[in-house]
Amino acid sequence: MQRKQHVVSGEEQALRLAGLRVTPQRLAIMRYMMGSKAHPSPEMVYGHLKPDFPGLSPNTVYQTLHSLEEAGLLRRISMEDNVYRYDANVEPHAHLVCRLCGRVDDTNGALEPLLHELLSKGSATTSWDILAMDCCFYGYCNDCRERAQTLQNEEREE
Amino acid sequence: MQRKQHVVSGEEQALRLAGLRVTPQRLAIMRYMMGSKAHPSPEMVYGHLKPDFPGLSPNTVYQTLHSLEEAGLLRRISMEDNVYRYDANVEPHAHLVCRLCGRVDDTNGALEPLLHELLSKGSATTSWDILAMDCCFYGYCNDCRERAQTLQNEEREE
DNA sequence: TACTACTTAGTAATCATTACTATGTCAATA
DNA sequence: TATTGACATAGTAATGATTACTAAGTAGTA
Repeated sequence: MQRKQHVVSGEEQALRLAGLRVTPQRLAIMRYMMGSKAHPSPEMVYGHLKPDFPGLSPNTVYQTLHSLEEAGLLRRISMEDNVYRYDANVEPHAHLVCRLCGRVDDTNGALEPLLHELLSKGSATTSWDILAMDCCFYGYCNDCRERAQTLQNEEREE
Repeated sequence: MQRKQHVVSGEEQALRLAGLRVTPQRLAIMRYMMGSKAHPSPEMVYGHLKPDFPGLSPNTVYQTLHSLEEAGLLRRISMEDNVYRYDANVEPHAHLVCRLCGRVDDTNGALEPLLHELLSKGSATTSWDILAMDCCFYGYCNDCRERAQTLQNEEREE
């Protein structure tokens, strides 16, 4: 029992469900965000899409990411260097941030029970209304560990 | 057995121990930071000291906070609004951040065991070199809860 | 007391982000 | 399938926090 119908991508469906208009730019941003584990910054999104959308404006990227965040499709995270990053995984989880290259990874799932406990205990032991929790580990990723050592030694010599 | 000696404040001692020169500006910044539980931003420090130091430059505040951080006397924290805050409590602990007024409090000490566990487990379950952890709870403080409700209702009506 | 390196103040530059506005386009309706 | 009104985009300008640069000043040591 097949019926002729046009194919609706998951991204398109998600946008419509959120009450947002579907445009080529938004679809492309959604697709990139959903497919990336790099927690892209607005600049990274812009740089990635610019070749396919020569007319793309950074402004559009900022606004779109903001709309998607408001719709609950993305989560904005902030880190030590004060540049925003966006995460298509909106479930609570912690991040690993490399202080040299800026890479952002998700932490191992093994931490999740602890994070849940922390959030519930945090909410329970304060009189504030808690809406969200953010947890970041800072250090050096495997690619930067060696370079970090070298830099530290140089500093010591000065 | 009293001896004549000039009085050395704790702040002065801390600066000398860290190998930093003691200047009036630095002493004042130290004193303010050590005495505050508000996790002041550079702008707050500047605003607080400007009356006493009319010639003070924002630049000096930025540089001094940075030096004190490098010396391990302060800890720089970053939050959702991408404005730096500094904390004279360098022991690991989490923060409560109000999304309306920007107030930053320390969390209840009851969370500390969990935070330690999180840090050690986080370090153990990744191959990265972990140097630090930051944990923030976002929500509304007691003073802003009501206003937050009002704002949300207004949004819904639009 | 004199010297040297570190600090400061002041200005200019940078960077990410937001504001503003005219043009363009999606999608609901007739 | 045309029309139309609201939303989206692009482009430029503005903002705000932070950093860079430089000349003048000062702390601490010999």
